[in-house]
Amino acid sequence: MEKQLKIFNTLTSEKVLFEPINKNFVGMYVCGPTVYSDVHLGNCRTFISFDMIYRSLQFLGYKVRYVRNITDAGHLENDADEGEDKIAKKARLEQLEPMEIVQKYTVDFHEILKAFNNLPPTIEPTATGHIIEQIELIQTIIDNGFGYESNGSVYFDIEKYNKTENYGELSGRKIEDLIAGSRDLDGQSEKRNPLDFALWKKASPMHIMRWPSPWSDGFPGWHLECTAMSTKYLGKQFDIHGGGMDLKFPHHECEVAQGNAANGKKPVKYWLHANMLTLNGKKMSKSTGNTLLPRELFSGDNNLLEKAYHPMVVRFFMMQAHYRSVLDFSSDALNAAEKGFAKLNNGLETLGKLVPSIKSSEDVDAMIASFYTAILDDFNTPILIANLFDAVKFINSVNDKNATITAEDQTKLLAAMNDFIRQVMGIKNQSIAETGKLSAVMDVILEIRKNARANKDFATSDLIRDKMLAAGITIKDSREGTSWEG
RNA sequence: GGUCACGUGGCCGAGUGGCUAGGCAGUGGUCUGCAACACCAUCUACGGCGGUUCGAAUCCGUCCGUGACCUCCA
Repeated sequence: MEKQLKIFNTLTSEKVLFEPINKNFVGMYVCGPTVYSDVHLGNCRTFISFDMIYRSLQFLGYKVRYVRNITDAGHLENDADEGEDKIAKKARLEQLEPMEIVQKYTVDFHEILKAFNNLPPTIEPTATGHIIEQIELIQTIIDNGFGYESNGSVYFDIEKYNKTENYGELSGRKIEDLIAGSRDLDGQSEKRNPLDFALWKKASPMHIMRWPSPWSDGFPGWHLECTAMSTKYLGKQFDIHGGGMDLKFPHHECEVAQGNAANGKKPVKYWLHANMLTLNGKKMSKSTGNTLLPRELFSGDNNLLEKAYHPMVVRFFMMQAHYRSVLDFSSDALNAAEKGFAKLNNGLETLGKLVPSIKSSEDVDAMIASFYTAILDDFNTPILIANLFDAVKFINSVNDKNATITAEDQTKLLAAMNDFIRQVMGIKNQSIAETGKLSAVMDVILEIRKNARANKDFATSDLIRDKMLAAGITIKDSREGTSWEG
């Protein structure tokens, strides 16, 4: 079966056949986090979406180089001269070194994504580790006539660029509209045009993170690192560039312009944008505080939810929506996902235990083909899940003797379902010890033991305590009651 | 204000000219000591108004509503 992958290219707003630049190899760049605060669930959705895409590409036989950056150089707070480096600001507030902040939140980011069972990218470069490349890139852009130095800072000349190229092609904006809609900000005197964006910013005396450059002691502009690092590791042109929808403009638009200005060609063949996770109907956002942190979700320690959810339940919940659709987060939706997830897991378990027949009453090959069809259609995980549930229905029918399956089909289906659930969607079996379920179980056990003790049935109460201890759980009696640690 | 999306049944969420999405919840059965799981059956739908068409939830227009971007943001 020829597997033809179709993906939605946001550059052209069309679903097109995916044809990598080099056959069987895929270069993929995804904008990573700015590590100055806790990664929230909305951030995670994007990274989980692209993890699924990365996994799918690998599953379909592509060799993928997946580059995702860590933005640790800080971005400007705003476009004004007084703009303050976000990381430096936080550092001053917490009395820490900037790199301490970076380290803390980078480690946290990795831990959270690991909990969600994300695979690490093949290269995870940092902005601070590529200052030289960024300075070289700026020089190239200046040499090519698309950048100019002004008072120690360097800006990208959008008007010049737009004479021969099309600034706004990715986000569908017209430069006239942008000019009309641009605000009158103070401190823009250095720029020739309000739309011009910084490639290099001269650091103020207070600014902590700074590097020497031909223009000034300063730091790279917002959009530069991605162009520098994607070019270095994936080449002047590569297959896929991903990121959150909110980065489309201006960040990705600027990347297109920078890459084109530096290398004389459009950097990216396929742009993929993952949609937002909303909370209370609004985008999750650090700046507005409309966020939910993954750890709060895993522990149930927050004001929005009455209970904890396993990371795999959350991942399954996200997979039930298409990556290009807005997904609204709610307790009800998550509860439904949790039950559906259990049903899927039960089905998989049941499949392994079925008693085979000499004939299959359903076309298992067609079932498996439907899994492929879903993923090949722009990574349609909701359809994949629907098709998996159809398989579960069949499995349960066999289990109830209302349908039959051959041993061969049983093996094939089990392998395929495992492939698509574990490898493609990255959903692993939840471990009971990691869920709130263990505490529910312990509550029951402790109640039984309490009753036994009330009845002076110490044989039972001691049996429970000893067996629990053997399993690594310590039961502690106290005046206030009984608690456990495990 | 400009640009672009979206509006599907009680909830979440696919699909996109004719053919059951799926999950959760509900209802009636089967199973069970009682449950849970599972199975069978079943109910609730495509924002409003126009248009194109033999036929539209699906295409076009328009209105209403919501959101994203236009400032750092996944």
